[in-house]
This record gives sequence, structure tokens and C-alpha cells, in this order.
Amino acid sequence: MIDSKVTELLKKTQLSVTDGRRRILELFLQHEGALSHGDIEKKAGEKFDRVTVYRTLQAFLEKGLIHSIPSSDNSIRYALCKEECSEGHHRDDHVHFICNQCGNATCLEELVVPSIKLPRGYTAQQVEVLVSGICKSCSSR
Amino acid sequence: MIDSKVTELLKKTQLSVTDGRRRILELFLQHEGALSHGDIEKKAGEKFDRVTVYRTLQAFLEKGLIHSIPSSDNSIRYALCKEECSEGHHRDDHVHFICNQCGNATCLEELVVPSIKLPRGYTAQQVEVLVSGICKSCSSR
DNA sequence: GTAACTGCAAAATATTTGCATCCTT
DNA sequence: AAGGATGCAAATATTTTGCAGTTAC
Repeated sequence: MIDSKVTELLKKTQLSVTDGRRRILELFLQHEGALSHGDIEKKAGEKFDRVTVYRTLQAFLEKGLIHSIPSSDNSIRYALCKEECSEGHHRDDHVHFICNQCGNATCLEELVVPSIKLPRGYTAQQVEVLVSGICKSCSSR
Repeated sequence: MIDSKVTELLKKTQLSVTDGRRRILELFLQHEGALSHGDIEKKAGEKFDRVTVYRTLQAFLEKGLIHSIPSSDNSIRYALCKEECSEGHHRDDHVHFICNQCGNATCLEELVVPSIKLPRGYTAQQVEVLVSGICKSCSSR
């Protein structure tokens, strides 16, 4: 059951279990894709305050429950991290896919991020790959 | 001389040549790195309106003079496109580097973006690579 | 009971729009 | 002269902060 998983996740990350956090985490588990702040407000109904969403996302981020997906349009989206992340040693090498048709963003965690050979003098600490195009569900229509 | 190059660029993209546009384009040519909306306001002095900056960046984007660099922190940065872009057929495969120390963002245009093998059903239209770490000037201090 | 979380109000920022005026072509 | 660009004012939208009341542990 999803509800117990939600609670378990919150406990594991030492966040106190409140209705708001449960609800938002639930959204992430159900949606299977990335959510923006706005998405969450909409999907959550008029249940709670906009400020709570900000603070909740912030808390989730800090605890490594979610990570943010960079974007070019001032609407950062967040997605659940896989198990390996929550532990503290974040896996930084994500491939993210953003569909130009439906706008959904998903993590392609199964893909390996190629290593980038940087020019002399540069040191890489993290590599993000952002692919945009047509996603699976859109192309099968 | 930089001034004639600025004018030339504007003309080539069918933008009328005004002081504001000249000034902003100049900043991009001088800075050799990416600039955020805020950077531009600061660097330009109190010369012109905040709104003009928005509209100018918008115009430059549409004409393909600059491109935006995605970010995870609601501060999108813009950088000059190379020649190949301005023509209309944008080169989409950039590698961008963001320094965690000085915060500067630069385009590593000389790097080739590796091709990403997507899962069945996905079609890539654009690939962005965002590397963060320590840049050349910061590591030599 | 205490510390942490939430909602509300309000401040601080950021972005967009309309319109009159000025400048480029 | 005509169309586009700019500045200003103002409307919106977004994000942050403080504080008092509530809830989780």
C-alpha cells in the first residue's frame, strides 16, 4: 500500500510525518514523473498553503528525497530520488527527459551518463544530461 | 572594433539597432560567459529599464542570437550563440559548464556532446549537457 | 512538553502588460 | 511617415520571512 511506503520514506529521512508531507510525497509516488511547484499546488487541491509546498519541497530536497531537474523556463521540476540517493551519497549522474509534446519530465535512471572529457583545468563534480524530444506515450499515439 | 561587430550582428538578425540592444549585446561579447537577467541589469549600470532587458533578451532569443542555459535555481543564464546558430539552424548540442566556486557559466562549444541511447519509444530532438565543478580560472588559484 | 510543522499575513522579488513617447529605418 | 523600441506605471506572479497556533513524537 502506498500510504505505508510514504510513511516509511519520511521516517527513513528523519522528517516528521505530517499530512502535508504525506500528501506531497504521495503525489510523487503516484505521478511517476517530475512535478513542478505549480503542478503540486494544482494536484493537491486547495488543501494546503502555497508556503507549505515551498517548505516541503525544500525539506525533501535537503534530505535527498527528491532532486531538481534544471530547466530553461523558470519552472524547476522535482523528481523522486532512487534508493541510492536517500542514503546521503547522492547519485549525481542522471539523464532527464523532457517531452516537447506533453511537457512531462521523467528520469531515465537506467541510462548511463557518458563521461565528458573536459578541457585542461576544468574539474567535473556533477554531470547532468537533459534530453528533450518525444516521449514514449506521446509517440505511441 | 567591438562596436561594429555589435551593429553587424544586430543587422544580420533583422533587429533594429538601438542603444539598449547595442549595450546588452556588447556585454555578451565582452563577458565571454553566460549572463543572467540580473547580471545584465547590474553590469549595464542604471542605464535602462528592467523591462527593456526582458524584452531585449526575449528578442535576442527569438532571433537566435543567444540561447538559454538551463539551471536548477530559477536564474536562467544566457549566452551568445556561435555563428552556426544565427543562421536559423540552431546547433543544439551544447556542453555547458557551471563553476561551483565562482558561479560563472560558460559554453564549452569545442566539446562534442555524446549521443545518448534512449529507451525504445523515445525520440531525442535536443541534448543538453550541464557539467558543474571547478572552472579553469578558479582551479589555478 | 518540546521541537518541529503549518497557515496566515505581509514583505520582497520577479515577470508581464498597456500605453504614450521616442527612435530607427 | 510608419513601425518598432523604450520607459513608466501598474497589474500579476513568485518566493521569502515572521509569528502565533497546532501537531508529531
